Amino acid sequence: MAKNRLPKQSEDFPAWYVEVVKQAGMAEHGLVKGMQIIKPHGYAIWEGMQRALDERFKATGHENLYFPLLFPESLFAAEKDHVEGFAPEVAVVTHGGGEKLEEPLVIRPTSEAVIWSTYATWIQSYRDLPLLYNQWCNVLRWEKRTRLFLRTSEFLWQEGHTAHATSEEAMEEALRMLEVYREVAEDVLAIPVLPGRKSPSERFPGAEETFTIEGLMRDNKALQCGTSHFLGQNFAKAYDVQFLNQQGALEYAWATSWGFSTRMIGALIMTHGDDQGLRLPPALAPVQVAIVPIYRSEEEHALVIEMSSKIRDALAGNGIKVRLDDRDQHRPGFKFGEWELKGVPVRMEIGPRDVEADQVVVARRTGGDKESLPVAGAIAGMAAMLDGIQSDLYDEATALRNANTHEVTDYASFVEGIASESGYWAGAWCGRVECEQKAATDTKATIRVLPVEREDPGAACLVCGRPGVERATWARAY
RNA sequence: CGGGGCGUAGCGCAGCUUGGUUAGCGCGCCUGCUUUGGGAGCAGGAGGCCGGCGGUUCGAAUCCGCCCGCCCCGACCA
Repeated sequence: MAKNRLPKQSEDFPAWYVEVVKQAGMAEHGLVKGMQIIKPHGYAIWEGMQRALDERFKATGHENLYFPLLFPESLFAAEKDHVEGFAPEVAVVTHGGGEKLEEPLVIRPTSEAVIWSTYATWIQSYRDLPLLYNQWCNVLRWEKRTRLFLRTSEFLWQEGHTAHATSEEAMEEALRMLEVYREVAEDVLAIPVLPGRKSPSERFPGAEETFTIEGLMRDNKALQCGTSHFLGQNFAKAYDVQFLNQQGALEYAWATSWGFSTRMIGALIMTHGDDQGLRLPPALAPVQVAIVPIYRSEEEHALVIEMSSKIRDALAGNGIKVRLDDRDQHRPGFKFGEWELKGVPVRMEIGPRDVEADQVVVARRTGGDKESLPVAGAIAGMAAMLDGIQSDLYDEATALRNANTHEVTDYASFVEGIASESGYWAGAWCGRVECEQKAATDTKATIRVLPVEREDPGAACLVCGRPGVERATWARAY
């Protein structure tokens, strides 16, 4: 058995999380509170997410561009809800070139302000619409309490900002991008998510409607995994973005914005990781197959490396990301443990006995016994094996989520239930913020998601007993 | 911002109560030999402004004061 150098998830999940992030080489703390250094293994996973998202953005007609990090403070103040929502988290540059600036500059916590003030100069006619743009960048939000990947003051993300001629078109766009996020979360990250709508109190500052995909982590806490906002005409009015429609009348443009961040690396870790370390879905794993050679003498070393190299090349030729771990300073057992910690989906062991028999030993990160396979079969079947691991991870996470999703009809069992067992708790809600707040106080849970299309729950509000108008899903959340 | 904790080698820690030669231990690192199918063994070696400033004292990692930083819990949080 592998020696366990991580805290157990069941005993101390937060400690497990911090240790696995550090030991697997994902990230470490920066020199300033809330800043993080993303290390190669973490960054490679981010690059995988970027590719998956970016190709879907392009396929849905979007283009990338880039707006500046800084903008004048006065610009930020234009949209009232927006500035109020973000004010506590904004960092401001007051000095430059050794002198106090005439006007302080805001470091973007998000880019609606710069982008919409610029869109005002780009949009004159309905013929200029829609504008379907996205940018990949960093943002800064002064957070009181930070955790690697999950909540850092600086983080990387993409923010899409689109402008449309009609409300309907903007709403379609917001939902289209929500679906893109759902697809990437489920098909690429293997994280089952609940797509839906946020309650008014959880909306993005300045949004008319906020949509989210919500994931349930292994400790039964929920995590917001990407949001898409229908912004109405709020930003167009704040930054005076009007266009002439076909009838020659001036109208304010309709907006959306949507974001997906490095927080999702945290979601990936907390959805799939186990007591041995990370478990990466093959679709995202920077290394899908790690080959560990085993040998004693120089002669054995030569034979084993020769066969390992051939297998590596054959797998690479099939488009599989493979690494031959020929480091001589570590013994096989150490390498097994390290590749498991780093979450590599498949490990191949190749030793003298395998060379002799023209076979390899294959171990899946998702479990089951090691097995010996003929070399040709292992190579030919690797893509299918990786697909199997991808769906195993998704199925396992889905089963866990379903087992921890509860339906409730009365308040007492909701409060008692969530106190003893975290997870999703779904029930009827009257739509009033008073009930939302009362339940939040009593249970420490918040409404994570409402159905995209409002559904009559056919029951009385859990909290107050008035007629229910929504089916709300509650959970304690990150 | 409130409550608690911690700053000693790259990492994790002991030493401090009761001040006193050269500040220790484990892991990691370097060299050599032996090893290699689940985290190797032996031998030798390198590595310290004891968070910072000030005070007490013949003498401070150790006692006192102030400051800085980080972590945990809470409040807050697209």
